[in-house]
Amino acid sequence: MTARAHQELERQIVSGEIRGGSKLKECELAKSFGVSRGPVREAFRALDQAGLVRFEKNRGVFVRQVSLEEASDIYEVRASLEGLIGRLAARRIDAEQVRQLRSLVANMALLHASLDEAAYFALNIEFHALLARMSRNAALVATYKRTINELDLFRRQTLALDTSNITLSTAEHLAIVNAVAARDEDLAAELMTAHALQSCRRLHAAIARNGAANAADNAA
Amino acid sequence: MTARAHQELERQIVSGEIRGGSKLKECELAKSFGVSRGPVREAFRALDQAGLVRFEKNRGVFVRQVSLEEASDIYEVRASLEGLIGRLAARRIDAEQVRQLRSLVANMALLHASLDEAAYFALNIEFHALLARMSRNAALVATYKRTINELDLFRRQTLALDTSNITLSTAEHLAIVNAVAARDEDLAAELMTAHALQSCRRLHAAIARNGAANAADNAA
DNA sequence: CAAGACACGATTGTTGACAATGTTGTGACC
DNA sequence: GGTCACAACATTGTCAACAATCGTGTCTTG
Repeated sequence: MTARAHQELERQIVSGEIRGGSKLKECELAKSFGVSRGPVREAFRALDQAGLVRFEKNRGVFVRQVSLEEASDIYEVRASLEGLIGRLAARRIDAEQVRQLRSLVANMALLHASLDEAAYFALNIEFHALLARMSRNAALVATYKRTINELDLFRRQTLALDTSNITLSTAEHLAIVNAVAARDEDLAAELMTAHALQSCRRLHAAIARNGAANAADNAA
Repeated sequence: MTARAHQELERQIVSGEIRGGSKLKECELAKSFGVSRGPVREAFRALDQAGLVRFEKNRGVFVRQVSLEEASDIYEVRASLEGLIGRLAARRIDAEQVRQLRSLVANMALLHASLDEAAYFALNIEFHALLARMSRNAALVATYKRTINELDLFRRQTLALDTSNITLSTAEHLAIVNAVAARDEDLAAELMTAHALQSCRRLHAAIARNGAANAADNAA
């Protein structure tokens, strides 16, 4: 039951259904989940450790706000992890998985052509999650997931500012798949790291372009 | 109060006062901390998310056992993080911090000469923690700490198998400090990654040498 | 004598209630 | 009219008790 509350809260927070900075009231959530406050509090502790909420003593829990500076820091960690994912995936991928990746990238190209941004983003997440699993390193997958979750905290808060830059990404994705399929560990690692850093740069650029609107959005 | 229980339990687990695989009884710990079961359960959830304990439904919580394979996986993640730490430390270190590092390495050399292994290990941990802080990246420090904690779970379980190999480490530490002090990001990153992978290899070698004793130790 | 069923004890999961702390609205005073 | 103090409310932190589940020891039976 605690687990249920945990995963449902995590989903709501990462998906952005609950805005960053919101106060989470134990009573309210307990009632909404049909359980007591105990399990909710336990879920809070787990989410706190995961970096999704923060405790303030005797004041309550709030969904974490990540500043642009923090997001940049997290991106640096992500870039490093992506590099390792690329390296290990290139080392351990098999033919069937190569087909999976190519199929995924092909579908992404279609969605990109039809300008279906939401679906494209979903597949983009799936693409990276799939590569992470292909690393066949459970510790890496877990660490990566935590990092992505924290980044989503920032991304949801800035809404879909960077949707206009997906063109560059598709080319990068294709290059990554090729490197992984060719078992070129060094190249795959380098491309993955560069891809993450490029994402971070796109984010900065989008915010610089749209900073005022974003700031107003945060205040609301 | 939950926080107190959390950090005390974390200390006991990471330090090895509680053996890997041990069952943690809520009642017992609550009594020993002078609190109720609620805060203890909350601390459990946090430790579970941190990877230090695992829940088994309706059976209790156990301090996590990490196999050699899992430890190797974690070491791969650590190596990647250490690489980033080296790169960022080289980028952001100042003169005072260089002095700190050099002083630390000098003290380690002294302890190494006097064969004080326990004190040497403590400084070794401090050395890496200091470098992590010098990266000035909070997300990286947090991720690194989690990773080290999980590795300590394995290290404590195999006791001090690898104490005999510290000779090589000191040379590596010196090279790292030199690279960081010279602001050579690429070299610092490479040396840090190699240092971590080397540690992993030393661990494997020590276990291969002492496998029987270790297996017996685990059974006990 | 071995194997399975049953009941007992122990421990976890959950709940509701109590105490402590922070917040907010109101009123008095300068 | 503005500001400070106080009180009522709301929410969190903690606790002890209840229900559910699991492990264990014993007893019966083939």
